[in-house]
Amino acid sequence: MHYRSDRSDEVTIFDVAKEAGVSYATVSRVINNKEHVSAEKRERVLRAMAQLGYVANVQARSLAGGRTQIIGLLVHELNNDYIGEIIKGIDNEMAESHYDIMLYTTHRRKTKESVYVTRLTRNLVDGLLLVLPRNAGAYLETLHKRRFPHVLVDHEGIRQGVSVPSIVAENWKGAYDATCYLLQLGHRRIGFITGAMEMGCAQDRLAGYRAALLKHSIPVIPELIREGNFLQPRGYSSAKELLSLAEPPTAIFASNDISAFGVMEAVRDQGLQIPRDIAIVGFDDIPQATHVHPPLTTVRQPLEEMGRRAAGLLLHYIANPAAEVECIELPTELIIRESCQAPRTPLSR
Amino acid sequence: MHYRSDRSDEVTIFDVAKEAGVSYATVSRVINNKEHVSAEKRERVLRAMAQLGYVANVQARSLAGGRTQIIGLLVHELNNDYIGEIIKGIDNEMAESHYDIMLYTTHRRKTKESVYVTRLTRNLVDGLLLVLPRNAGAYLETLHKRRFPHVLVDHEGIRQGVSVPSIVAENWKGAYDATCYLLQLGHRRIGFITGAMEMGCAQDRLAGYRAALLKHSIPVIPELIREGNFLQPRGYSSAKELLSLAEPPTAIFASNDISAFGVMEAVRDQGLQIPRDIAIVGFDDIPQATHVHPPLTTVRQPLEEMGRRAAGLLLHYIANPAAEVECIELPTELIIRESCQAPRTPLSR
DNA sequence: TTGAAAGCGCTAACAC
DNA sequence: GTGTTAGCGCTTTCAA
Repeated sequence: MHYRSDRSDEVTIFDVAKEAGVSYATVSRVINNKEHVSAEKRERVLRAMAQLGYVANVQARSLAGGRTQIIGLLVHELNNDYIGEIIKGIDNEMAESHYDIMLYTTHRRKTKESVYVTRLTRNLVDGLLLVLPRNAGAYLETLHKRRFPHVLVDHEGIRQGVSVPSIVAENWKGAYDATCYLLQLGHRRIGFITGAMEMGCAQDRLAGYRAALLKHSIPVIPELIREGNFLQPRGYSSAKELLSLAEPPTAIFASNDISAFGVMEAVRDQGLQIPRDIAIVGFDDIPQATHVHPPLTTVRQPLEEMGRRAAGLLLHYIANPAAEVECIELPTELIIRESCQAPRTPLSR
Repeated sequence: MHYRSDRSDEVTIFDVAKEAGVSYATVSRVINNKEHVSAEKRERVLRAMAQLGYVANVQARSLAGGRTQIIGLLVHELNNDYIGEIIKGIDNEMAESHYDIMLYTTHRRKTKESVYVTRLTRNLVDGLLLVLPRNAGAYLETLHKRRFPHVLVDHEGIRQGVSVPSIVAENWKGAYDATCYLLQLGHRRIGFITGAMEMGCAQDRLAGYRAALLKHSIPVIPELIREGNFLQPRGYSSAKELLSLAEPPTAIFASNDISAFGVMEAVRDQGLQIPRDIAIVGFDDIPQATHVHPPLTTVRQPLEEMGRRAAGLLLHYIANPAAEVECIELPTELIIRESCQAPRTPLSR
């Protein structure tokens, strides 16, 4: 005693079953690639599906206990190349696996993060990708306990000493390398503009900068370190501050490219030339870094790959929930372009 | 084998009903803000919901004929400010109405567009927002016939002579104004780099440029017009071509800011100075336009507002499917910054 | 290998 | 004003 959808012209598995002359359970089996269907019936069902243009109803499937084939993606904002590149990677990987993406932008509001996570895990999505979460502590425990598949991107995978599935880049090493490079060029007073310090990646970059100085026995001078927030205006103002110091730095290392653009702006406003008067290094290597003038020397994070790997890992967890927690760290690489040269007046040691 | 998040602890309307001591139909009424519930019971239900931490199951609601509170959003790519600003607007509006966004990036593949549209309209989303569609003809008819709420963004709202719900900017007028501005500065040879010509907005901008020249009785010279694609490398190469002309232009008008950045790059590579040697105008006014050097004179499209209005219109259609088709055109505005000045050697007429 | 039938959580028509 | 009940389209036992 089954009823037809009076909804509209939507074709359901009933229609397919009727067309193929089988029960709708058999159709379900075929759809889900299950065993126990004779080759002949499978063939008939497939043909009927194609003929009728059957498209599965995601919510029905989900309700009945299946997968939604949707993953949730949480990000801050969308208006920059950084996030764009990561999403491109995620998107590529997901598209291949026929997964759809549900997008949530928190606009840097921490509370939104947890609200969204609650909503999403209500069987709306099969898994969760969190890019640069800022409030992860609030829900990581829950996700873990419910065995809800999730992967963090660009956030060190530690929750109270326990490791959390995550993809990061070698932030510490990248900053260390870049600082060494400036040091080797002969710079001794190197200004540093941090990222948003509540994020692990910002802390790691600062640590890398410090470590490189110490390694070369150069003192870490507090006034040369300015707290930033990864945004261009702050890069601009921080650079202005650094430049107006009694003894200004001969090089500035910004914690991301966007900030570095702000630095470049400030430097030019002062009538100084890059790299003649001051060397500048960024971090990320967003596409834009090639296009500014002069092209920016920066630390490349493999953003697209980070997205891809994160998506791949998530898919892995969805398929295999008992899989071990993995924290993958991808290598960074110093990309030397034209924004740095040796300081004009070589400083004594 | 099959993994499902543990559903046993999920609280349903049954749990709420039991807790509040009412039938679950009453709970449903409260949730959906329906009439015919006594204030007292409503209060009890609300309290129970809060206490139990009830979160609606979207798929169940959708299956039963309700709304999903999700809209589909189709875009090309995410890695640029243009789309970022539009999405910001959409996102703000949707968040206020408690709508979620399902994101689809076509990566400029036309076929993906129609595939996604089919999938989405399968009751997964309540409505569809299409940003800069390139293959709209393939499904607009269907959407219209099924009365499926949809709004196009930045795409002229015409489908075979029939108007389609849409939000656009005054592309023609913007280009016309900018060209007039260059003309008034004294420029006579104005290079033009088009956008991707299969898009209406690109055509309109070219038409605006042409109209302004004609209006001032300046001949339209084909060799000064180069076909672009809205991307930076093409802006660069087109500008190179223009600059190597026997008689190069004294100003270049690019169909979007990103292309204009490419032009700036090319100009500098030639050892020319902006605006002394050549004037440059862009289109869009993405945030980045303020930050390049010199700051770019450009035509502002109210991107964030376009997103907001599109979202608002879509919500309107969802709430009121019989509403009339609206094609909203938002004003553009010439933003004069520092990338233009009068040509150095005034040309004779 | 196949089919029948029981829900999944919810909305809405209909009864009381 | 409130409760009862029949599906929505599908996955998944459980028999046959």
